[in-house]
Amino acid sequence: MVQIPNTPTSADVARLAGVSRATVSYVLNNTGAVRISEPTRRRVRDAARELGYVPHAAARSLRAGHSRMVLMPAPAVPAGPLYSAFLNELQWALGRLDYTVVQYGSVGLEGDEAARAWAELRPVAVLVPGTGLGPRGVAVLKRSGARAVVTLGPVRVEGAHALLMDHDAVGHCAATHLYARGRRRIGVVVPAEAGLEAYSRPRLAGVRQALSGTDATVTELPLAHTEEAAAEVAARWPESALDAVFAYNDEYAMLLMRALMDEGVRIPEDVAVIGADDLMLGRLLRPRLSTVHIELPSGRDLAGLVDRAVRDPGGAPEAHTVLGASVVRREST
Amino acid sequence: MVQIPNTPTSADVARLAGVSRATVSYVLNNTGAVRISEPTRRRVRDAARELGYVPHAAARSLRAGHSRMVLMPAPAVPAGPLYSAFLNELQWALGRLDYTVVQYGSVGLEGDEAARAWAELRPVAVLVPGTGLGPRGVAVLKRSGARAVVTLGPVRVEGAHALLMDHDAVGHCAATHLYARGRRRIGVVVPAEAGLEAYSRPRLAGVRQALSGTDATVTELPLAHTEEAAAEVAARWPESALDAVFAYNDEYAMLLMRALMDEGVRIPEDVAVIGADDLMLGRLLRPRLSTVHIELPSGRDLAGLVDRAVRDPGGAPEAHTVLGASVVRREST
DNA sequence: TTGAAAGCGCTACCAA
DNA sequence: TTGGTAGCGCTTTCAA
Repeated sequence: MVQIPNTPTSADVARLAGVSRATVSYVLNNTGAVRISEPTRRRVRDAARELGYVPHAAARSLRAGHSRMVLMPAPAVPAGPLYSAFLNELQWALGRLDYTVVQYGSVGLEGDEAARAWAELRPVAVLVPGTGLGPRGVAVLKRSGARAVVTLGPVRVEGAHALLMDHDAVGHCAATHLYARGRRRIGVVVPAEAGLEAYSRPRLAGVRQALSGTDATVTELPLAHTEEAAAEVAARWPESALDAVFAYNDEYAMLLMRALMDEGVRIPEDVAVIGADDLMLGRLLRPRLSTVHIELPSGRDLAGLVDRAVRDPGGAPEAHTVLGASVVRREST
Repeated sequence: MVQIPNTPTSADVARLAGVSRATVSYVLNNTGAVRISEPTRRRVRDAARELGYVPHAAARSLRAGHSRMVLMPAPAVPAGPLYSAFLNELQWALGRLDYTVVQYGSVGLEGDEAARAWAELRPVAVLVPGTGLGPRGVAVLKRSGARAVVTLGPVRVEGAHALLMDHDAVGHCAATHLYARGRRRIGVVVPAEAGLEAYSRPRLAGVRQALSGTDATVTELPLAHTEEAAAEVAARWPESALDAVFAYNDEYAMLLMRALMDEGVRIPEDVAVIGADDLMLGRLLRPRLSTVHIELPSGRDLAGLVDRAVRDPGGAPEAHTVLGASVVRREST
């Protein structure tokens, strides 16, 4: 019983098995081109198990010149159930294709700085949600061997594949619905929380766009995710004289709706309220909350896109519009 | 203007700057022990920038023999806002200490298999939520150079530091409260969704424990996260003759409460309802939802524990109980 | 002040 | 069927 305090390497395995490091490598990787006798295989495997040998991924990918790591920056703001589900599906699908998905906690890193940090890991593909990545960042990543760079956001970025998730459509959808229901003085809740601008701004813009050229007005309603903030907005409601609200998402909608009802405002008679994301809670509210249902891309499709791009890095960047938005009308509008 | 199609290495930088690779390394790492002339520094830096040089993390840590990577398995089930916030704080705090946090997408990997996969990356520390890691997994990780292994779960694991998050306390807390309010026939919602057993089972156990030896009865109520399932449970309510429910968390509480109210059940007169997690939505419901407030460890504290463990790997494994549970009574109980 | 060279752990080519 | 060995990109010791 020999104690080996430091991490065992393939050389240790070789020594214990009485073979060369090459043979160890052949056996443990089941190299097809080389035939190793069964007794030798056993000796090697037993030695590896006895030592608790675990191959060193860095050394391996250094030697190979490439890895199967797909890197995603971890979202800086707590992700909602929609995005979480999408992420899980994506991880699963990429796992099936033998990629390793890694979420990189890039707190405090901005733009090209972040891209550099990601590039240091030499991932084979990088998936970037939001607008943090510019053309220079893409160039850095490609230069560092990333065979696929995919952005998930509102705009195309030079050199990268794009899954266009245009949240304008969400606002557009909601506004069109409210207008069709006869509403003209429309408020738009904009979360006061930092980190949500990436979604809230385009949603607001979509409302403005849908309503431009009509007789409707659009009023921004900054709102923090607290009861107090909602109560305050509700207290000032009469002066605003709004007859409808698009509330960024179902949670903010619920928050505001509750505050309005507590102030005696009738929904939908006095004010129509519509949220977004089609969360379960909207169906549980009374009146039931109308919402904009959002269709995210399927994780399997995205995994397919990544795999294709990795296999054919020369291919022209694809751009897909993948955000489907549709109104689910319930009782609040 | 020379085109370099493949990823530039420090050798490329050295060539372009007309110096040796050693000098490049000295300059780019600001090595204190060696003094390099200012002109040389400039030449090296310019060359690096011109080539878009990004160091190769794997090569670096291979050479160094260690990395600053803290690995966490990515949660297989969409994380709630509580856990997301905790995770963000942790990432931030570890980032401040110059660690790189990486969430590893270990879909489909179980137990020791997973530990092996993590060990291949040679992380300096591993943080594992839940119960997926056993003593053998810990051994594999330590063997592979992990200087700190921390579990976040209900039990201590041999050889690892532990942040004991005993969800029994949540159920215990809720049950004690309901009993004190005079309730005796107590239902406990158990989510039908897979992946939640890790939390739901101990919460149920806590209820049982709190009520053992009393005249109260405990009834399991399996419930899927859909309106239909909730309606079904509510329809069968009269036969059950329950006078209180602890609903796993606020979302399931809301779901069931809504269904009960739609059936004409009065809350809290006929049935007291209490949730857990103290989510915003509980305050917005009518009647306002009583809940069990859960205090997770602060990310900064955990980061501190990790850092201490990394610096002193020989130290005895610490175990801290870090889950605080307290009832927030509102109107539903 | 700078350079030459060894070596981290691994795989794959070429010989034996 | 197996072994020797070069070399992936990097840092660091030792020499110059």
